[in-house]
Amino acid sequence: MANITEVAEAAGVSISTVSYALSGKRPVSMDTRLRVQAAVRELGYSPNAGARMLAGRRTQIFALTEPLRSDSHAPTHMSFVLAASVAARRHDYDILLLTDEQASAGMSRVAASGLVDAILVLDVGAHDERVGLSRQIDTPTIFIGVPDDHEGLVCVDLDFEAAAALAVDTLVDAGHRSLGLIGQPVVAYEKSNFPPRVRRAYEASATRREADARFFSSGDRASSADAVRAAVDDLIDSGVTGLVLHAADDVHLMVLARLAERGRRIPDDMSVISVGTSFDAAALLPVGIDVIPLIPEASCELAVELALQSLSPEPPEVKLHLIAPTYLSRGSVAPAPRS
Amino acid sequence: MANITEVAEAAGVSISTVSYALSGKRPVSMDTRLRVQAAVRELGYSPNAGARMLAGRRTQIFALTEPLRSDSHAPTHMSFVLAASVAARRHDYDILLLTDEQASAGMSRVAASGLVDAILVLDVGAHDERVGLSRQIDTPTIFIGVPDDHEGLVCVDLDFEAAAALAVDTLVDAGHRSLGLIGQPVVAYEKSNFPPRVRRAYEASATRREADARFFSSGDRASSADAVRAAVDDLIDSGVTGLVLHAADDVHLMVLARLAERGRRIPDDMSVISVGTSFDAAALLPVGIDVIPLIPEASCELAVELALQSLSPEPPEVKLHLIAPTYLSRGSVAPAPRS
DNA sequence: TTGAAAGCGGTACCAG
DNA sequence: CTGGTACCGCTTTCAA
Repeated sequence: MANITEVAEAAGVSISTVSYALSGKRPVSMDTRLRVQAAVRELGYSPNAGARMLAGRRTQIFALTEPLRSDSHAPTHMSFVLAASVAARRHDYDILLLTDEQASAGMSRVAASGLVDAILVLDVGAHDERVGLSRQIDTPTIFIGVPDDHEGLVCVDLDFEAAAALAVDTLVDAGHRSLGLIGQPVVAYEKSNFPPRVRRAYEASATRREADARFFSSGDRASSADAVRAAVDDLIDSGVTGLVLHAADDVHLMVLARLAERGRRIPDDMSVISVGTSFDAAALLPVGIDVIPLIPEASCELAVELALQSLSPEPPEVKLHLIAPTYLSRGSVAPAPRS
Repeated sequence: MANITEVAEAAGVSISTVSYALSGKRPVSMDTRLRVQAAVRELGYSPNAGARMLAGRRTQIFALTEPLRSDSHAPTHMSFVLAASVAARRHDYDILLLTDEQASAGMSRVAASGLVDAILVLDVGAHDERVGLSRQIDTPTIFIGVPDDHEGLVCVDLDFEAAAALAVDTLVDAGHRSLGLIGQPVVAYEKSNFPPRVRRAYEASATRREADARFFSSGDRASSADAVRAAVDDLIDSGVTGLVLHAADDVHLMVLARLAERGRRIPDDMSVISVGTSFDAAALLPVGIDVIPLIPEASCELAVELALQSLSPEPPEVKLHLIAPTYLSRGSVAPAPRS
């Protein structure tokens, strides 16, 4: 808890020299630099955060707003929080958490008090009250997810539309004419932003490729096992041979289990692609499934960089940053069986 | 982004009066108080966070360290983060997140820079490196969980030992002489602090009551379904009639499913008590199960209060705060069948 | 290459 | 009940 004055005395220099020696914003002779560094080490000096915030222009803190809705998938959510935290630290920033009611009220609060330099928005809803708020405050705000009304907002996300299209194209190219999508729980299509984006793009792509496209949600929470089983049965019985999954890890397992029970092999009888997969599919799934992953690290790193840019004299020009999908092949897609 | 000087001018008073009118630390006449409040509203004034940290003695920020180990149960973890955040806000505090490597390095950092007033420790391991760290820094630290070596530390947690004992006593009192415990995944017993506390207390209580006690983990992650099924079969075949569960929600469902498959009814053939349950069992489970819940809100609220006390002139004297278990009866315990 | 000093925006003490 | 003002610890401009 030593302060800059004590360091200056110990090093036999003025406090401004200490400041410059540490920040490097002004040339300092090698000799004094070393003396300062020694004093810093000896006293265990660390600049006072409050004083820095006040005197400097930066707080070195980002707010992270996340409603923590009970319907959001906890493990995925945690990956994003972790990724945001790691990305922020890499740029010497800390993360201040705004959950629940605070997700909106807290945004105004931290913006008004100048507690944070920028705000990262997680768990973005299709219609999100934080959209309106972000337009009122002058603290730069980055959305990780794309709300319906994103006019003028800075948004980062996986290009879910392109991902869905890539999955459909891959299956149709392999000769599959009858496709199925097993997606998120019902509520996710009402509250979140990306499930409908995947579904719409899936259906549009199928239409474009003149393929038959069915859709099933993965049920509400309690009955998901039954819903998934019924969906798989329906798909099998209606002759679907190309299956797209956009769902949680346990739903993947249920689908695989049911396919096995019904004697369907992957990829011989059914080609499968998992889209927007946020878990380590390779580690979790007993069978190799082609994956178009959702990579939290990529979104969050980009979001942090955009936040930093927003602080600079020239803010980012591009508002919508969609990350191109990548395709990991694991042998779960085969040519369609002759019919 | 107005500052206190502008508010003072608008209200026609001095800045100190503004400060006191807002903090209430000095009597202010009703008249000027109202004028100040009006000016505050009009200008959208909110005290600058950095200035407050510097001038006042408080930062109004708690750090929350959580390694976010992949083996910790994500939904439970999120409940604790949310509960901590809500409890902190109730006392006008924000939460700064320290994850991963930062969980330890970050602790020193925020302590040294005076960024936070206190540190809350989550996801406590039996042997946790943050224990040693907390003894070196002078920022008050509250552990939510009890590490093996907790000499001199302030810890808050559910009294897991008492909870396990309560479960055993309840079953033995009902006449059950042969008990089983299906617990956490294997790794949890090596890394976390509370699973072994439950297990030890379970076994000690059974010994004390002269009952037979078996134990099963809920497997490692991949094979948990098989492990749980095998455990239930084993318990049934060895004549266990009193079952204690200390596991995640999905394990509960698996256990119930297997009991049903084996034609065992609750409570007629098997009495069941869930210990340290961190989810809403009533909502999730299809059958009513007696529960001794783990209530994140309780632990976190207490932790926040202790943090605040640590800041006051008289720090808390009691170091170990174990929250007494509560028993929610839902009819899953019945007298043991005559043998 | 270095030092002195003016803020940054509050808090809280000292006067009145 | 209210005003003036000395800090809090650092950054940065101005001078040397």
